[in-house]
Amino acid sequence: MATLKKESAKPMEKGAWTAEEDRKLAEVIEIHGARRWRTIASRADLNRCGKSCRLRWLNYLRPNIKRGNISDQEEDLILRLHKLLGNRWSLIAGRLPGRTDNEIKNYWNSHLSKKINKKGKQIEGSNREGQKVEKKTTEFSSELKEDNSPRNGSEEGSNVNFNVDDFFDFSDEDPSNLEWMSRFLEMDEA
DNA sequence: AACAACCTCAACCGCATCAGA
DNA sequence: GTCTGATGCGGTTGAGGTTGT
Repeated sequence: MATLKKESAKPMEKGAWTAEEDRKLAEVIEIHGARRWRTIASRADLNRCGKSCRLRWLNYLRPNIKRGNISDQEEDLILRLHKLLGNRWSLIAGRLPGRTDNEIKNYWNSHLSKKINKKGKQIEGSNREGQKVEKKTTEFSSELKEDNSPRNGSEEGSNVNFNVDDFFDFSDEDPSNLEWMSRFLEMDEA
């Protein structure tokens, strides 16, 4: 369960985290905050890389994390946001308070992608009208993709000054935002 | 009961970008 | 402007659990 790190003879621990490791990590983060992950790893006396600590904290230990039981409303939101944003899991997760990008990505890969395929096959051939809606959504989506993400090179050739994070700011975690978002997305499909 | 096939999800990996020196 | 370490992201893997035969 351990592998050698290039610059060090000390093997880094890999694989599942133990309760003891979780406790140590949470303790150090409580004191020093969730940044400088390499420092956190060494301060916590964890034989883990900083990346691993960060991931563990973000996906599992962080407070206010909801686990499992994705509601119908949330599922609907994921579907709609994915339609608009594509595989931008962190962006999608940002609109679902308490959910992590990893969880949403997993949920999509194991549940929703199959659902979509199934649905797609049903619709295929019988719903030519749907293409119009799809086209419209795609156009809107491509505008959204000109957002502030550094990944898609939005700096180049974008004439759309649109920031998804600002637009969909749910940072107050108000549940009514979910309803608002659902209504908004319904407008897109209308 | 035994085994295979399938499913789920935590964790890892590689890469891009950011930020500070 | 360049370099380097830190951070963030999406894709992928694999262990463990569940279901089917």
